[in-house]
Amino acid sequence: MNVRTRFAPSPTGFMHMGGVRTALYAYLLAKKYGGQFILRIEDTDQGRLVEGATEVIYQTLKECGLNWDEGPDIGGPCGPYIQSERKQLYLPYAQQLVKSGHAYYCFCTKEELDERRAAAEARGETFKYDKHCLHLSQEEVDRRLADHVPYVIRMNAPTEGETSYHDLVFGDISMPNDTLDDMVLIKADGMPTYNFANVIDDHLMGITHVMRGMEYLSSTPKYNLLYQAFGWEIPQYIHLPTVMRDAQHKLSKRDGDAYYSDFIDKGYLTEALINYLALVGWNPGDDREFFTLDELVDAFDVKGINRAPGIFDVEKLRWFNFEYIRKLPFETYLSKVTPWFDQVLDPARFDYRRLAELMQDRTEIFSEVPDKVRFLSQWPAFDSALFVNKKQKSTLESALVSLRLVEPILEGLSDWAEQPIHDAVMNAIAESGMKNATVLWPMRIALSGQLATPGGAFEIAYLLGREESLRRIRASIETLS
RNA sequence: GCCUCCAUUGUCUAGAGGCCUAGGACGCCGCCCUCUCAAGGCGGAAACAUGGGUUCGAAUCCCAUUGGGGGUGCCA
Repeated sequence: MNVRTRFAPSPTGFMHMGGVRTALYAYLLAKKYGGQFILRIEDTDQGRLVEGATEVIYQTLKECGLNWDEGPDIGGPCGPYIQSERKQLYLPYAQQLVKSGHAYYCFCTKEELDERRAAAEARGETFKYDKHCLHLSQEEVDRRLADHVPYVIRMNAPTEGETSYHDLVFGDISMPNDTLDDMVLIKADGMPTYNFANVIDDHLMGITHVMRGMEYLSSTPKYNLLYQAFGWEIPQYIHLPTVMRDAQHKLSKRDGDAYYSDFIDKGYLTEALINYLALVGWNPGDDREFFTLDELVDAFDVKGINRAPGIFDVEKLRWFNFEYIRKLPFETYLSKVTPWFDQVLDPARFDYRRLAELMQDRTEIFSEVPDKVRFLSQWPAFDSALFVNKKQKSTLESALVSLRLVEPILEGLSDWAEQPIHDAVMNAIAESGMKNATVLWPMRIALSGQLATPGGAFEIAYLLGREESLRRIRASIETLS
């Protein structure tokens, strides 16, 4: 069987991580079976359109490697792939349903409905449209239509019995029909609702597997009624558990970390994002954790999708990102980290290559790089207490002795490179009879002004250069004297 | 309120009646290595929501309770 899936976002803003995951799974399923992954833009809500949002969708999907086989920009046999461009196509289908008695014209205004809805809520009841307009005589309907009275077309849902369906993730779901509202199919502005356009387009585009968030779980029976009214084959349903921020909240824009672009801006790698996202709500059935997109295609199986909502764990994402950064070819890492170095360092003054070598194993997310290397250009003010370290047998007194030992050595060095610095200092330490750590600890502290540094005393001395290294050591000697 | 879905360590999860004194990963803690922090090596704490059933036997099946999610729009 040919598998056709689609990602059908609304262009209402940035790409939400939950959306990226939905797109990912839809892509994986299609590719797993050699089928097609289709991109369809659902812009039926005129009021919510955001300029540029469609481009963001294209851009994000491309960056993630989720290349679509058919879509608005590249076309395909079922176009157009933007619903607003298909507008005139939906009405005839709705009219067909009116003819067959599965739908009807409704002239009730939004205002009076809102009022009745509010009243029902006040009474603690669930509002349900009372099918008032279903009982209008044919003559009355024709008259109002002829008079151009604004109308919508509603589905005529059954009121008794129950409708059930099978979901590949959640199993059998059934809903009492009396909870089904007569949903609007065609809006007063002539646009179809999501509910209607989705069914029509999925059918027309030959979608075999409908993948979407589980918020659609309870409205799916209504879609099935539509398929049945048309006599169309119902697609396979794959509803996905929600991606959560914590146990009670969805990942949301307010947290500032719901959008794909938020993470990219912070310095997360797309590959790490995709790898991690795949694992929120799905597992390969074994202990593997690292997957390229192609490997995901191989491993993907609907059976591995979970039912419970999953919390998006930034800590684990950090770890994935860290692992991916470590595995980056050095040149790639260097080019990616350079702009972050540039934020706090003067490229002319520092050996970026050497610094990058030291930093690659210490970078979890790129946005944290500036704070880790800033000390190279700005010697931080620090407490002399940092010189004291029991384990390294370093005291304020020994630190002073050590720095006085090191200072002339560095000053006299003819070749300012790591190895000569290392050899000269180690020789001096050996001659002095002091413990390595007792000298190197204060040297590193004096050079960096901080406890944790990317690299040891020799590396930092090298990066800083002779002049700056001596300046910092002399200043420290003065402070300690 | 009504409808509906879900429920294993802090988090992602393995587990489809005996293989479970519940496995892996992140995080956390300790030790080793070490001029720091990491990395690396070794070890540790940490879970089957509760109560009833069914069964020789339940994390696994059923029911209830509790908790949480979703729906209840001329939004998607």
